[in-house]
Amino acid sequence: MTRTIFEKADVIPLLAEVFRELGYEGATLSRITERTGLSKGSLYHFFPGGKEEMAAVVLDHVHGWFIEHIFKPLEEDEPIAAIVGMWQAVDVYFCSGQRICLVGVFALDETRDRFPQAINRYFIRWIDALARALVRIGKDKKTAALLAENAVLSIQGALVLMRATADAGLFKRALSRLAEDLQLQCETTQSVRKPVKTTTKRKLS
Amino acid sequence: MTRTIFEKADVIPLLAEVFRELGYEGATLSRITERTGLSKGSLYHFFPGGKEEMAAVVLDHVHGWFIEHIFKPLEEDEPIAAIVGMWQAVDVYFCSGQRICLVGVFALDETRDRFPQAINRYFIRWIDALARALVRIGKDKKTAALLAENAVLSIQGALVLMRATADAGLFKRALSRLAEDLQLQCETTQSVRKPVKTTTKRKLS
DNA sequence: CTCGATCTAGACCGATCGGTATAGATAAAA
DNA sequence: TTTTATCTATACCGATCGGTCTAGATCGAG
Repeated sequence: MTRTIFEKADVIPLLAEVFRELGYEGATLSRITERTGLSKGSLYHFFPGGKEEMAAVVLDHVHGWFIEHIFKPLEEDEPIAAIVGMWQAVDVYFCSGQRICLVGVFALDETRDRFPQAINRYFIRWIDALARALVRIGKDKKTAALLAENAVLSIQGALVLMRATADAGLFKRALSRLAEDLQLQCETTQSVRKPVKTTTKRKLS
Repeated sequence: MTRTIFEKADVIPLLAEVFRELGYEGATLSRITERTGLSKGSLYHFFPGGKEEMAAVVLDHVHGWFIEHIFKPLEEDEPIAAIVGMWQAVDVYFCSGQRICLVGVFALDETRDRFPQAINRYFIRWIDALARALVRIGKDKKTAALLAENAVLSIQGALVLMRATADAGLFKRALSRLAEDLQLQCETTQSVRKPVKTTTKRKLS
């Protein structure tokens, strides 16, 4: 009759995985206990606020990871290296598309209304950090903003399509395309090749 | 004490909206009755298979709309006009990003495992139809496939980011960018401007 | 009109929901 | 070892879940 003892720090990634795969509504307490191996007692010990606190803590944890491995480097390190590092980190984090973005999952349905600022800040900071890095390698502000927005958006879309089509190569393909768009090589720290022909924005319809 | 009588055909779009906003798990029967105005009795009259049948019928309905307004035109009509029409139709259908893609919502969480073929065929056909249209306007097969994949993926990603950031202009911006990528103007049926410099695909990491 | 078919409303069902309470097991400090 | 705080397991709670059933309202055919 062995009893497993958990550390809160070890529990959060387990919870993250459950919310990621099932969404907030789909992650019932019984499924959470099943998949994490923690009993309700343990869960409510670590997260007295219940399911909502679990999700909030998980969101914070994800945000923290991105700050450390993606946002800060983009904001503070040498921009080209940071951007190259971003493709690498994103590919690893999302397991080449096998793993979904928790924040994206929450953003899509009305779970968004439970954690609006947590969801918002994640994407805003990502786009912003990337755009500033692009400015620092010489893009004009407008182009940088558009490219950054497009990059983050494409990553999210690639994750959706990966799950939908189960095309294992899709995610890496999307990342490669993005790396080209930003005029950066992926495999080496080779510098800018040719300037982008920035076309003016066009109105639709 | 007036009683409202519904037609099944009118009910499906109401259901679609509920599943879209809440996801499959989030769409409880009580919320469905609230938001559609139909009682449980009516719902089970039209959909004896319950919630799962409702979702399946809704998925078929969405697929049908896309076949009629997007896939068939891409497959059969003059390709440039069809692609221009696609931007227009997509913008209208998704209300410039105010409305989410039901199929995308289902694809992200494990609801995917309930309707795998319905979800798969929707994206596959969209990408395929667009790629073929691109081939017909002179793109080589490989480029066409990549561009098509990128377009569909970006639309999904734009929808995710729209909900996350509530940036009203984001969706239209993404569509404009895509239209440029495909070397097509949106507002008029102006033809191709300049050839794409097709760079070779690069491996990541 | 009558009458059967269609459709709606809502009471009701067992199961499961998120959450609480508590008893006992374990770890760390004395 | 004893004590105390921490942590786990589970029985239990009222509410809500998806789904069933039935009584009656409404419709079209004759």
